[in-house]
Amino acid sequence: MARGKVQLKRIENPVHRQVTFCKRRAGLLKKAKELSVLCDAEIGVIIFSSHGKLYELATKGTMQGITERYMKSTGEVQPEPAIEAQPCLDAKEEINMLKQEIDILQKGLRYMFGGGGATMTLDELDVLEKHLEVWICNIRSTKMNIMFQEIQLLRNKEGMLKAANKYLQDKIEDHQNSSTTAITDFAPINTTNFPYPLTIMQNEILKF
Amino acid sequence: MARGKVQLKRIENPVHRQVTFCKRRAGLLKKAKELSVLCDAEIGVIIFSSHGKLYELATKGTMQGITERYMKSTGEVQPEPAIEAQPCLDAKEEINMLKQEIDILQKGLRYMFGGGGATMTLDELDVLEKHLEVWICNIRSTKMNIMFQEIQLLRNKEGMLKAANKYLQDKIEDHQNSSTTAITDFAPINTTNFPYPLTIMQNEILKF
DNA sequence: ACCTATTCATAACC
DNA sequence: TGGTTATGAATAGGT
Repeated sequence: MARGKVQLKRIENPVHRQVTFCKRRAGLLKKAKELSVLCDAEIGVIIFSSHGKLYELATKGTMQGITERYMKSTGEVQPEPAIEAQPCLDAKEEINMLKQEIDILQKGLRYMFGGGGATMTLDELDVLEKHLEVWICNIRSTKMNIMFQEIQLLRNKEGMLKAANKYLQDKIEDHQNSSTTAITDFAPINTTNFPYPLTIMQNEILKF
Repeated sequence: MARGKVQLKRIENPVHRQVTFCKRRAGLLKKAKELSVLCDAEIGVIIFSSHGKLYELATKGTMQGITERYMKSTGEVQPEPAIEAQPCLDAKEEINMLKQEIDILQKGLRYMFGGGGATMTLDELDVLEKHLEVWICNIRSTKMNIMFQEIQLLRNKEGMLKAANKYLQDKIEDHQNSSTTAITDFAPINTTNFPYPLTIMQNEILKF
């Protein structure tokens, strides 16, 4: 508008943003008033600043009256069939559930790092506790998966090593048989009498 | 504004009024959009023309959401009319947003606890698990405290009630002794033989 | 908070 | 309605 064309995107500098908000808000409300007077229109404007502060304008009556009139106006054109109604209710419920979960997590964070639990009620603590228990369950499940993968990896390695071992052992035996001088200081590895078991039973994983 | 300063009063010429309404309405909505984008504000504009036709603008969500937020901000209670078809389309988006937020919260928690990224190692999971267990422990402790306070409160009440009861009982006995006609249909309350124990042992709290 | 150069909105006209 | 233009209003950046 003046001394530089404005970019139509969020002003990052907080000071600039605040100043612009003040000025443009005043301008918007003035324009709304003018339109209402000049053209005999009923206008409601609701503005929430980025910090949540409310600014409003209602011409020809109260904001309550305007919103009610709005509901009536939109309500008459909204006889949507019940096909959409059910998933809508489900969606609303899901939204509420998720909002609640966010709220509890946020409160939980404050609880944990703020040091005090004074701001949470007994019910909220109950829900948070259950959330954490589920969370721990998921963590243990993930740990199980990771460890099972490692076990599989180790089993594969074990198989390969055993095969290699067998191959080497056979080779040595062949050498012993074909050679005239016996190799006495070389003990062949006996895989079946290894002090530690090289295989793990499936149910042993449950101990983790 | 142009070619003649405007008078701030109703335009009597219906054609002029209609033209001005169209143009200024577009201007007002444009300004509102700009303010919302530039300053990260949530804005709702409702315009009823002199003939009752509705024009509206809602940034960052639905008009329903803005009016609800408005009601909350002003502390009024909304009677909640049963028009809920429009926000249905936005519901899925909102659900995704909330899910994302939960995910971020959880990642943030993971980051704060374990210092790990999105993919956590076994060790990190171990640390997280232990942190959560401590957290749950703290929660249970807080719950205990809350309940203990409630128990103390109830004990105090119990004491007062017992005292009042005793006082009333004595009064009745006095009345019985001094009166010539015995009151037979009034059974005095015996606090010592009450069917439920009026005191709770300290260790019983552990059952919570 | 005030100023001013500049851009924007729009009244009148077509 | 939709375009054009002269002109008043709004305002970004600076003080």
